[in-house]
Amino acid sequence: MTTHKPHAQTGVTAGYDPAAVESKWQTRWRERGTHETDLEHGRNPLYVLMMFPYPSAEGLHVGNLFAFTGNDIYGRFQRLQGHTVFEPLGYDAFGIHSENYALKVNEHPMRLIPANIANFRRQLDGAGLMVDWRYSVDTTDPAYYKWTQWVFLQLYKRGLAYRKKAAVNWCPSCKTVLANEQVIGGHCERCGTPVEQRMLAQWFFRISDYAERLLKNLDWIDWSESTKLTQRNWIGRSEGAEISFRVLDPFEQAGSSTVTVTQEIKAEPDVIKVFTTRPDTLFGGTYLALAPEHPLVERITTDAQWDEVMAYRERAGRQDIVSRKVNKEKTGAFTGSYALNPATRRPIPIWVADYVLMDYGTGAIGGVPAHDERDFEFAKQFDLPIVRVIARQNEPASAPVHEPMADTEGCRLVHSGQFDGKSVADGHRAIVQWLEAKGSASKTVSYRLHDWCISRQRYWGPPIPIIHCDKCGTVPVPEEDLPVELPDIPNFKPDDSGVSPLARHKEWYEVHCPQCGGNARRETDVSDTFLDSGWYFLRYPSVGHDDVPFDAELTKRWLPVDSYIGGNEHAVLHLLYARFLTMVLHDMGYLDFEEPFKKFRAHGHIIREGAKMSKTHGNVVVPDAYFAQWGADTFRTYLMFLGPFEEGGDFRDAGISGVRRFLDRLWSSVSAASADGSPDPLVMRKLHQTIKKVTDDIASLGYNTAIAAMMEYVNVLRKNERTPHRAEVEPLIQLVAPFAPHMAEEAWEKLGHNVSVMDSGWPAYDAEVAREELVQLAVQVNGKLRGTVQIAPNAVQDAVLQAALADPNIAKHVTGEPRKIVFVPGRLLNLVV
RNA sequence: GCUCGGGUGGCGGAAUGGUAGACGCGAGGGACUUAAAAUCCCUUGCCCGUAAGGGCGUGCGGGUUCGAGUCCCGCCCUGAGCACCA
Repeated sequence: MTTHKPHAQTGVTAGYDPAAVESKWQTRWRERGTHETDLEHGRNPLYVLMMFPYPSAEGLHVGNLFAFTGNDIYGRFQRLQGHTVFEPLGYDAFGIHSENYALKVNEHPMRLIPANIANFRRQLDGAGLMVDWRYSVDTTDPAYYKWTQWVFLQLYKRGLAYRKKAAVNWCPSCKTVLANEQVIGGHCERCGTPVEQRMLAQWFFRISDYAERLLKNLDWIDWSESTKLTQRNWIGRSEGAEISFRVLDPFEQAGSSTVTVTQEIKAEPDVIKVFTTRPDTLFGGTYLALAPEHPLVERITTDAQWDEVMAYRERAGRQDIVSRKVNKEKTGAFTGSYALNPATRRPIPIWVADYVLMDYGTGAIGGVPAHDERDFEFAKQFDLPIVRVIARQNEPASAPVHEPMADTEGCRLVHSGQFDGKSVADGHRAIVQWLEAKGSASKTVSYRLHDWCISRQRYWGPPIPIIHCDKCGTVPVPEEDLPVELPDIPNFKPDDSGVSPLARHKEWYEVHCPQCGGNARRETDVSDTFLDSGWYFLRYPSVGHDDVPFDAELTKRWLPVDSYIGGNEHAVLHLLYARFLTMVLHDMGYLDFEEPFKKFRAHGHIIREGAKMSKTHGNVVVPDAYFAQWGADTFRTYLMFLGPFEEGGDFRDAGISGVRRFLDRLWSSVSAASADGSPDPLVMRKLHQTIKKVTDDIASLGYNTAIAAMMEYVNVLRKNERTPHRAEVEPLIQLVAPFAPHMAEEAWEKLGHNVSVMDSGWPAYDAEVAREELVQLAVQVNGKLRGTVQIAPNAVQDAVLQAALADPNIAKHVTGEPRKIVFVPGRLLNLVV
């Protein structure tokens, strides 16, 4: 027998030394290949993916680490549960981030990135992630982007990549084109500069062709609801009708009292198609409005109105997107022409207005001032007629329209000819049917999702593998010629020319046409960094297979990804693009699945000083100092203890000490553990309750409550300075291993095991051991708690009632026979008197 | 403006419609120490009461229910996203 009390006396200094333990195990893991996954033979494969970081010069910050740790815990948990877990990580190192930083510090990204990656790797290893680094990717490595270019070529082959001159989002500060997804409220996502419109020839991917499928599959994929909702809204499906308005020729217009004839007669009448979700309001359409960029504007503008319309169009085009979108004041110009409202058979004026967007619907609208806020404002501004065609239940048809009314529920059609009195829904159907029969309407669906512009007039990206030949036109680079390597040029600074810095390098872009051999020119734009990240998860298992983008066998075995956890800020960027590219590769027969991520969970964000931790808020914390002071295990556990993983948490230094204390105590219990005697049944009961709670909580990412449960157990283990039994401690080490892997390894070894704790399995839960003999059952009188009784959990009502009334304090509130008794076995008794 | 989250002690946060505040921080008291740190133990929602006990409490106002932090209706505040999308 020992006379000293090792348990009570083991303090921090004497016992747990994280610095030593962590460096020892990081070395050992590397030497033993503990984190190496047997991709070919591992049983029960499970692919756990985390969003790969952009390796910034500032290094890994706590926001990144929070996400990685949450993923790592899940991966380790699954491994302990018997899966062969593949948990790779790489670097998303191309893109404007890196390039701008390189420009700022006046260094070349080709030199800068490797140093940043090395620093990240040091930090990531310090965090104790279970990453198999043999399968890492770096998007800037030609061996990787060779296949990014290959992906582009597949889309090109499939007719899903096309080039067109289009009004695109141009950031005057970054000097490049941005995708719609990169424009936040009219400003550049990167630098916050107001985005301008420019007409440039750009490469696009036809993601809009996949809008319906991208939307439909959301119904069955197991993703966070919030992420799915964001994608649904972004895809923005609207059902409605396309209605044709015939432009009147001048003679017809002459019939209208307000018009002077100046136009020539056209052989074929022009037709303006309009998209609407409210065909039921068609009788209230009192004008048409075209987007300034609409192709028919020039044809229909009369001589008298020509100058005014052209001037207006020029102004609208020059205006940057921000003021066009944010400035809600309605402007416009009358074209001088009229169109026939197919419902009322009356001529209505055609206007040009910049509140009509060319890239949604048909670029033209039928103005219904009475029932649309914007049309109402426009009609007020230009004194156009406002006709009520929808009325609420008790509203007379003649009620004046003081403000636009877009209600549909309980409303009926008025001033709508034969459709008067119909409900909005019926009127909608009937009017479309009626016009369809006449050939002037058809049911359609419109999406807000636009094609993905992937051209970037920058340097730091994979060149788009296209060659422009005067004779042959656009020629794809033959696959055997990939990669088209990005040249190492000293001056990569972008300029205002609208073309990439690569366009300043003749020696690079002058090539022979792969088809005719004549003189030709390389495409000098590079592709969007989201193309790099749109398929990286396909590459990980096949790293090393240099002759294919992804090996068929390995892909079959490991994909689709089983678990993906990442930030919701990528809901409409990366996560939508990855789904799209996967669908395309599936349709081309390269993949046998069409959704890349079986399960996706959005994690929360670390808040510090009231704002999300990010570089833009200037509140980032780098983990290194915390690792040094507290240990990586403590810091990992602390981050997960801050709050629910899917909601994030408030970062502050206070609180870390509590987690460290928990690990210290756990450690001293391990140190004190003895194999003598037998375990305490009460402690074993709590242990099995803890096993259940921790298992369930980790599976549902409830890391904070899993940690709380383990803390509770450690408190029980240590009660009254007792010496814990080995059997009480050993399973706890396995439970804590996902959170504090270094310490768990050390403790496991200390207890005499010579395999990694990660290969020791997960403790089995025994419901019988966990069962409570007595529960504290609440007794209420009229819904107010008046006491509790200690009783068997399966006690019947009468037994509980008897026990309750034996308590004088309860009895004194019960006067006479209860009118009603509510009994919930094992929980509560409520007496209503 | 629209959409989706969220409002619980001094703080971070727990609570399948069933004992609100688990766990942790902080604070107060005590043990150990010459002392401090560390460690260990106790207390800790607010109010009345020596106590037993009682009253009040989950942003605000209503409602449903034996019973509401949890469900319903109407507000307020706050975070995030979208934003002239026809």
